Amino acid sequence: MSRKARISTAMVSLIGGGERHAWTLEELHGGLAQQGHSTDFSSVFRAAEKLAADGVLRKLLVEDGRSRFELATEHHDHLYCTRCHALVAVPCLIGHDDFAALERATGVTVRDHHLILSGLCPTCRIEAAA
Amino acid sequence: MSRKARISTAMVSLIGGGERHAWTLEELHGGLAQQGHSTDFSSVFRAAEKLAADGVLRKLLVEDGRSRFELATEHHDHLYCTRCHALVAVPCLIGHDDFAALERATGVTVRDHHLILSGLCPTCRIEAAA
DNA sequence: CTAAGTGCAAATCATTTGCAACCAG
DNA sequence: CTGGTTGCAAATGATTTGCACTTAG
Repeated sequence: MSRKARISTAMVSLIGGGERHAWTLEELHGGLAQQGHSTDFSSVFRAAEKLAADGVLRKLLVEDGRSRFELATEHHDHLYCTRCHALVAVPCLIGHDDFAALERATGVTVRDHHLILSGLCPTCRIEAAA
Repeated sequence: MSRKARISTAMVSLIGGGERHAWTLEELHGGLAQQGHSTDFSSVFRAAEKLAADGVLRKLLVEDGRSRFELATEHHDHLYCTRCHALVAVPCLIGHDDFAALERATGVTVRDHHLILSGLCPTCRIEAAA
């Protein structure tokens, strides 16, 4: 493809690597550096935004103020662990039926939804109990 | 109470006035100014944060990056109108049963949730159809 | 060549904090 | 007096943008 791998490519494989579910720009920047792709923060930012615009990644806003990027696979929701600050994927709890009912009841039109639960991830739940 | 009404007081009545459901700091700052309470932005910020900490207001994070404050009444969820950027209240779609099932299925502990739908508010839905 | 991708530096945006003055109790 | 509020200015933190330089196609 290219002598110098494009950031986007390395980024997608990094995110898809499974080490983490959703990445902040800072984590992506650091992760790429560890793989030898030393890059500028703004390049990481632009690549991530572009991938999100192209539908490859999905950008998530979390309560700690940092956006995170995940692969745009099938829809699922997230749980923000207030103990380790990880964002873990959880199956979606609401569906079209719920939205349809809501639309009829309120007059709004629902296009999308972002549900973020907060609590403890499985690991922290166990550690917190100890 | 006081010769010079405290910002907090004016702020709560402004938010409770119903002109808008959830207010950004900027909107609060402007709204207070229109009511004759010309104040500094940082004072608005501090008053809102304190009210939120005291449980009078609830702070919401929205996808446009600005936090909003609403009265901390019974729980409900929100719809962010992508056309007029208002945040409107909608009844909550998920309950304890859903969380309990999720906890059993995934091992997480759910403490809270933030659901933000995006789409069109009733007004924009009608205007967009025209 | 031409558009897309990069690096570096500087600008934005929305808060957030430090500090001295002020006000109610 | 004493602690909570306020105004003003300056600091943050995360993201965004301008611009010149490369590189892929």
